[in-house]
Order: sequence, then structure tokens, then C-alpha cells
Amino acid sequence: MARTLDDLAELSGVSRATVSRVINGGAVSPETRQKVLDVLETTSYRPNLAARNLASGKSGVVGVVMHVAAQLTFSDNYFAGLLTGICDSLTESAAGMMLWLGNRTKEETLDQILSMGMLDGIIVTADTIDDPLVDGLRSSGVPSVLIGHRRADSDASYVDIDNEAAGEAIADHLIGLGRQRIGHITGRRDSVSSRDRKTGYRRALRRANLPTEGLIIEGDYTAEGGYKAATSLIEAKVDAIFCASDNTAAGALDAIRNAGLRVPDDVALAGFDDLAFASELAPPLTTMRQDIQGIGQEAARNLLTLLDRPEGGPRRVLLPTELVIRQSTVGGLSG
Amino acid sequence: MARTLDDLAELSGVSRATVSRVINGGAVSPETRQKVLDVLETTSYRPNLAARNLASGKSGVVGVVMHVAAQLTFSDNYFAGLLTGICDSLTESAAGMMLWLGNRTKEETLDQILSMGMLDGIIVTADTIDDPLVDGLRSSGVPSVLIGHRRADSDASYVDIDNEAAGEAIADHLIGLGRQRIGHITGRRDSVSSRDRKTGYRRALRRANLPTEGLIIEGDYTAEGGYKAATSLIEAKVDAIFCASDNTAAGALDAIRNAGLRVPDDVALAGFDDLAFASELAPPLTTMRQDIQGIGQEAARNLLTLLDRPEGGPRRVLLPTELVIRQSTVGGLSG
DNA sequence: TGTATGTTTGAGAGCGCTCTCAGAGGAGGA
DNA sequence: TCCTCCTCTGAGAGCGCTCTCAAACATACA
Repeated sequence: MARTLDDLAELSGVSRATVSRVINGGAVSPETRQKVLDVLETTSYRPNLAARNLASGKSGVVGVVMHVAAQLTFSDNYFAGLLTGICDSLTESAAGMMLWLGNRTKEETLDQILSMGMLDGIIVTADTIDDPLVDGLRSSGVPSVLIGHRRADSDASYVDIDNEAAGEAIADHLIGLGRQRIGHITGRRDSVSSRDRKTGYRRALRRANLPTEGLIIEGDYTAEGGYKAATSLIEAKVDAIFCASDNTAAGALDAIRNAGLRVPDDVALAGFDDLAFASELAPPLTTMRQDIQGIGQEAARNLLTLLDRPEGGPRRVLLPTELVIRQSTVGGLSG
Repeated sequence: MARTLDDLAELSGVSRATVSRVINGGAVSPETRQKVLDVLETTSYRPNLAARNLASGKSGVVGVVMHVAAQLTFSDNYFAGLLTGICDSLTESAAGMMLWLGNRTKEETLDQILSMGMLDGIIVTADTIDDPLVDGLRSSGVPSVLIGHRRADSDASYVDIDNEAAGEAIADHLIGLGRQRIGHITGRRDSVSSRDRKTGYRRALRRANLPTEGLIIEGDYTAEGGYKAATSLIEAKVDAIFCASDNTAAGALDAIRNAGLRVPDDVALAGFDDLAFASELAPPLTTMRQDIQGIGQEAARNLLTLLDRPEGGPRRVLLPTELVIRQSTVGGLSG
């Protein structure tokens, strides 16, 4: 059983260098190549990654960092979708992946990642306004792709959506419906996407000369937060609510119902994400679809390309979103 | 900036071997050790893992394999809990982790894992009766710890619960309540845990001389499966249902309600897992608590110990479960 | 003083691979 | 025929670390 390149070389009667060329695609004459391939075939040879890594300086492994509470990573479908997409692309390219969740402080996580010293590149979620982990990763020099980005990251490689435009589009939709008091439940306070969606919402309402005072309530992307925030918006006599996430909208829907109001007749309701359950709510939820899994895939592809051709400079991608109109804002729709 | 052991050696005026001893805990005189530690302090030295791996044959990275649909891995709290626990233990020991989900066929996954050739050990979920992935991993010789186990795995290292005893205990509870027609909704057909829980249920009912004919319906651990199965059990006039998972029970609860029956008055309902939502159902669900996160932690710890002392032989752990009685079986309970 | 025993250290041989460099051999032009 | 140019191949030098082995020195005992 051949175990090393030297074994293979001996078996095929060529040098180690030539076997290496065959495996890694160097210039080899057809006959020699075939000879080696034959031996390779009959020999369950597996290159030793550590040796390859040591010699080449590459490991074929990328790090994925989602520094949110571990429990959340898996229960919130947003992160689940992201990870699924990333896994997908990486598997396709036979790249390995190491995962870091929020089990430790950001400092510890950063330290651990850097001391691995073995990662070709890193994918990291960057939706927090002030994030030492992202800063540390970026300044470490390890090639990275961010999912989401702050202003400070505008010269980094990232995959994101245009949250401002999306927020504005949803608000415009509600405005177009003739609603006059349109409330907004934001996402987490320290979240970039939340802030941008709010900015978009504000811009739309200002342009339409509609009030926003007292109509913006802070949420946290969860259903519970949505319920609470919606309760105070109802007191403020809104006739529409734009929630920064579908989860939030699900909570808000409960609150509206419990207040004895009808959706959309009394209050039109819109979410963000278009998670699977959005279309199954009663009534089905108008929302901004983002292809979460696609974002994950793109991030991984992006990183792999970056590793392949570092000279290409930072790679920035904005993925499209799509307004999905359902009965929670437009009652008369069929389906 | 010192980058290699040789640099450090030069800086501290000793040999590379001595620096290595200080770092890895060999015998070094106090003065020499201090000298080296001082240099280490002022020098942001990070050992090169590839080199270390190559020289020592160890990588400090373990593989985690959960070959279920990726989407499921994250939406089902069972797997989420498992992963959280594993991450926890591994992080504690500063061990790296690589994750494989069900993005590819089992054969491809197996191949990819083995060709990594860099994993010190593997943690793999083994709840499927006939699983080439688990078989392949076990026969590969890479130290592994299974989560769950088949009969064929009785000589492997694993962490599991006693599903038979647990199933029997739940059934006994329902019997003790005086229920006469106790139905059972199983888990996935090819699942070991499902089969064992059913065996336990059967044993209890046989001992109590109660019928099981027509009262065992196949489910799949999901709420949808539970709804469907419960519907036919209701037609079979059961007065109690033991579901193989909480998710299943949630679906069954809907079905029972939709049939206009009351829980527990008409039909007592029990689940399995004690997921977070079990206590929030109306009525709160009687269920068998298993410490899912604890199982994950134990699996990781188990593997690390195994790697440390391979001579110890396989390490088998059965974690306890606990019957949690709530109003879905005993109506009069407070809370 | 000589011998046995123990402690601390350095030299150096790998681990298995990649990659450079130069040599061997063949083709083509003068 | 000789020289140049190109293609293919092998030798060998690392990559940074671990670990064995033996040397050097210290200590203890007879």
C-alpha cells in the first residue's frame, strides 16, 4: 500500500517530482502521465495535507466565523441558511471549513482563529456596528470575505444586500397603499442592517411627508421583541408596520390580533427576509425576500476566487432583494 | 519579529529542541525555562500547525459529521443543541473543529473526510440503522466517538441514552394513569432511537396486557408527520399517545385539538426530548428530558480523552434521561 | 578517586510534500 | 554536422516542527 509520494514514484518508475506534477497538473508527457495515473488508480494514495500545507503554505481550509450566541446560530433560520449556502459552495470546491460560533468572547475567538495559523481565508458575519472581531480579522492580513459590511468595511471584500434601498422600497409600498401612520420596528440596536433599513424607511416617509415621530420602536429581530414593540405602535394608532425581520413580524402579528385589530384592514404588516414561514402566516406576510442561502454561497465563492487571484483586489457583491407582496398588506390578493 | 522555533532559539541563546521543550512541557531547568519564557513573552510567536502536524502526526482538529439535510441540522433543535455542546467542549480544550453536513452523499462525504487525512478524531451521529458513513469511518481507523449507536457499534466509543428504558418509562407513566388504548407515533423508520423507543413502549404495554395492534403509526420526528399519524390514531380511539419526539407531539396536539378532543382528558399526550417549547405548549407537554447539549459536550470530551489515552479502549457512555410530567398527561397539575 | 546514576542540553534526522534549477534528450534551422 | 530552443524529468533544498540519541555535566555513593 503506497503511502507517500516517494512510494508512488518508485512504483511508477519516475521521480517524486513527476508524480507531484501529475497530481497537481504540471507539464508531463502523456505516456508518463498515464503510467503514474495507472499506479495512482490501484493505490489508495491520499496526500498528506500537513506536508502539503507546510510546503506550499496553503491548507485548503477556510474559517467561518459567526459570532452570535451559538443557540441562536442554529435556531434562527437566517444563520442556518447562510451556513447551508457556505457549506454548499465549499463542498463543491472540496474546500474544508472550520466553524467558530459565539461560544467565547470575541477576543478569545479572534486569538484562537489567528493561532490556528492554518486558514487560507475567512468568512465572517459583519453586521455589528462596532466589532473588534471583524477589525482584528481584517487587520490580521488573512484574506477575508464579510457577510454584511459597515462603512469602515467599504474597502473590504464583502457580500451584502442594499438594506437602505430595500427598506425604502417596503416603506414606499406601504405609502402607495395610502397608509398614513406607518410604524417601524427596528432590528438589534447595534446592527448595521437594522440601521440601514431604518434609514431607507425614513427617507421614504420624509419624501411622502409622513410623520415618523414616535413611530420607530426598537426591536431585536426576535418575535418577542416584535410583540412588545407592536403593542406600543398599536397604542400610537399606526395603520401599517414595517418590521425589520420576519420573526419580528410574526410577533407583531400576534400583538395586532390580540388587540382585536385586523391585518391588513386595520394595520398593514410587512416583514423582511421572506423566511419559509412568511407565506404560511395568516394572513401571508408581505416581505422583502433576500436569498440568504445565496448570500452564503456567494460569500464562499467570493473567498475562493479571492484566494485564487489575490491580485484582483477586494471583491464587493451586492445581491438583489425582491419585494414579495402578500395579503398582510394587500387584502384582496388571491392565494 | 520571531517567526520560527529557530528564531526563538537564537534569541534566547538555547537550541531549538529546548524551546520546543519549554513550549510542550519537557524537562528543562528552571533558569533556562524562564529565559525562554521571557523571549516567548515579547515575541508574538505562533507555532506553525502544519509543521507541527507533519512532525507529530497530530493536528488538534477533530471532524464533526452530521449527515442529515443541512437545513434540518439547523432548524431542528436537536442537532443545534448537539453542535452547541460539541463546540463548547472543543473550544474549552482549544481544539479545532471541522464540520460536515449532509450536503453530499454519504459516500462523497466519507471520501472527503478521509482524504482530509488531517483529523485527529471524529464525532459522528449514528442514529441510522444502516449507515455506510459510520461504517466507513469506523473501519478507517480514525478514532471516533458516535452519538447514538447501533447494535453493530457496541464495541465502539459512543455517547447515547437508553432509549428502550426511556420509552418504557413513558409508556409505564401512561399505563399508571389508567389509560387503556395507548398509541405510539414512531420516529424515522430507519432510526435506531426510534426503534428502541418503540421496543420499550411495546414491552411496557405487553407487561400490562394492553393492546398495541393498530396503535403504532410510523412518524418521522417532524410535526407534520405527527399531525398525520395522530389523525389516524384518533380514529383508532386511543386515549393516550406517546410520540417519539416533541416535534411530533406538537403536530399531534394540533390534530387532537382539531378533532375536538381535549388533552389530557380525552387523550393524554407525551413527547420525547424536552425541547424548549415543550413547556410552553398548551397544555405543557409531558416528555422525556434528555440533555442534548450535554450529550454533545460529553461526546467531545470523550473523544479528547480517547485521543489522549488510546490504550484505554473504547469509551461508552449512557447519559441519564428524566421523565418530566406536565399537564398534557396529568391535568390537575398546577403551573 | 572511580563508578554509577540522574539531569539538562544540543545535534540532527526525519515528517511528506512543493518547487526551483539544471540536465537530458529531441526537434528544427543554419 | 553543429548549435539553439523547447519539452520533459530528476535531484535536492527546503517548509517548521518533534523526538531520539548521545554528549555534557552534576551528584551520590563506595
